Amino acid sequence: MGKSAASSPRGPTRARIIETACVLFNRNGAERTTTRAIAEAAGINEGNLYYHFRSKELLVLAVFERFEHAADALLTDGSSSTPFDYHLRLRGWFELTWAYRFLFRDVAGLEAIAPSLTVRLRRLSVRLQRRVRTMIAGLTEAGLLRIAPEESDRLLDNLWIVASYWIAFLVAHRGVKQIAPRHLEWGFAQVRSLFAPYLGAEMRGLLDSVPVRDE
Amino acid sequence: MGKSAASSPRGPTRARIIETACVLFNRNGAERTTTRAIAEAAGINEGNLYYHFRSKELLVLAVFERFEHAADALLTDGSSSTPFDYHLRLRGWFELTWAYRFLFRDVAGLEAIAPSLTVRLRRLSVRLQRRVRTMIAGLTEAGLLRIAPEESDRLLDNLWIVASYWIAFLVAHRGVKQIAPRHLEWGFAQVRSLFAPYLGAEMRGLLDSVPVRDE
DNA sequence: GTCTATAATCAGATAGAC
DNA sequence: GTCTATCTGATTATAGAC
Repeated sequence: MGKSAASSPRGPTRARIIETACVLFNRNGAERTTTRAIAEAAGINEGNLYYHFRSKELLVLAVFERFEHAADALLTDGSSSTPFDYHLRLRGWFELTWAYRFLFRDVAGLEAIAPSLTVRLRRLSVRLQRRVRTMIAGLTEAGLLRIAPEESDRLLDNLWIVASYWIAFLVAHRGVKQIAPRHLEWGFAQVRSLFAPYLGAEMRGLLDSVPVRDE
Repeated sequence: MGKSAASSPRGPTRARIIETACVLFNRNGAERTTTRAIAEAAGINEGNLYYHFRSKELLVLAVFERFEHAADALLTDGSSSTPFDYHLRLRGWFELTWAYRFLFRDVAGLEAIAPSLTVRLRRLSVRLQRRVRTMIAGLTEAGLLRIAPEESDRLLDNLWIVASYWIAFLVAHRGVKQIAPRHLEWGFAQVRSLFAPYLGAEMRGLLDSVPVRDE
């Protein structure tokens, strides 16, 4: 009795379809990716694809579930809360939003082809945001972050917006076609600059000491 | 010898098509809005629509041009630069992004159905961002804004991201279906909170004194 | 300018042989 | 599990009468 959306068959083909779909969704958007293209890229026939996923919606949902698990794991896994942990989690989030960037392109459009996504997306969003709120509260209590409670919610939302739509911004306004590691660094720095004005000296020092990874 | 993308016919029908298209684009996204739906909503036949716009791309471009003119007018018109003017212009921008919110849903997807939009969108983006940069520099010189030069660019980009994707955020994460004036206020407050840490006392007082409009 | 066809294409999805 | 063949419906766009 698994928790997955797509019910029946397992095996390597199914996994390959999901992986291929994710790649193509990211490249062209889920709406402009046809089942035909996915099947072809996965090296199977279209009819076969429909054996594994009885509709495109179920396939989209299966891809989403991978993101969901990764996101949950990232933000609940290890409740340790040193500044370094926050740093790593933020980086993990950036890599995740990049790996599943099609989810951040046009949610309304995505929900149009996969209506069952609406509820699950909202639930995930609430879960994650609650967790981040706790993290911010923890930082504040520890005296690492100095921010008024009413400003805290604004910061949280701005944080969320920047951390979610940095890719869309780079694509639309900077003409970036392929995101490279340096773009990840860029988005990362943007989010850090949101925090910067509220950071205590201690926290600032800790963050600056974290080395930039070279991938 | 007009500057518009769509060349030939003028008149009320053409204008009505553009207006109708904009409304439907905003409602369902430009990609999921069919020429049939536009024609029907405009009360004309589909063949007639294709008389006025020889392709869907030209229609998209015509709608974009209205946005472009409004945006240019908003950010170049009246180079006066009192804090109050900045305030009004920011509000104007929020109303504009709302009135043409389909442009901020999925730029890559939009460019897929209207490739000629790519260049014009990027050019507009550069123009606007340059203007905002000047505004920030002006505020800094006037001593109203206190921010280090290297932080200034980060602020500018975050500003741009929040001011562009606040709608997408509300739709995706708050489940907002119809944007009301209070949502405009919300987005407005989000952007102001980006500035807040860098505001001098004088500027802060001026902004707070600007009344909230009740539409 | 506006309409009535209708073409051309392509999407998601199904039936049934292997 | 995988393939071939096919259906159905929708979408952009055109030709030509009024």
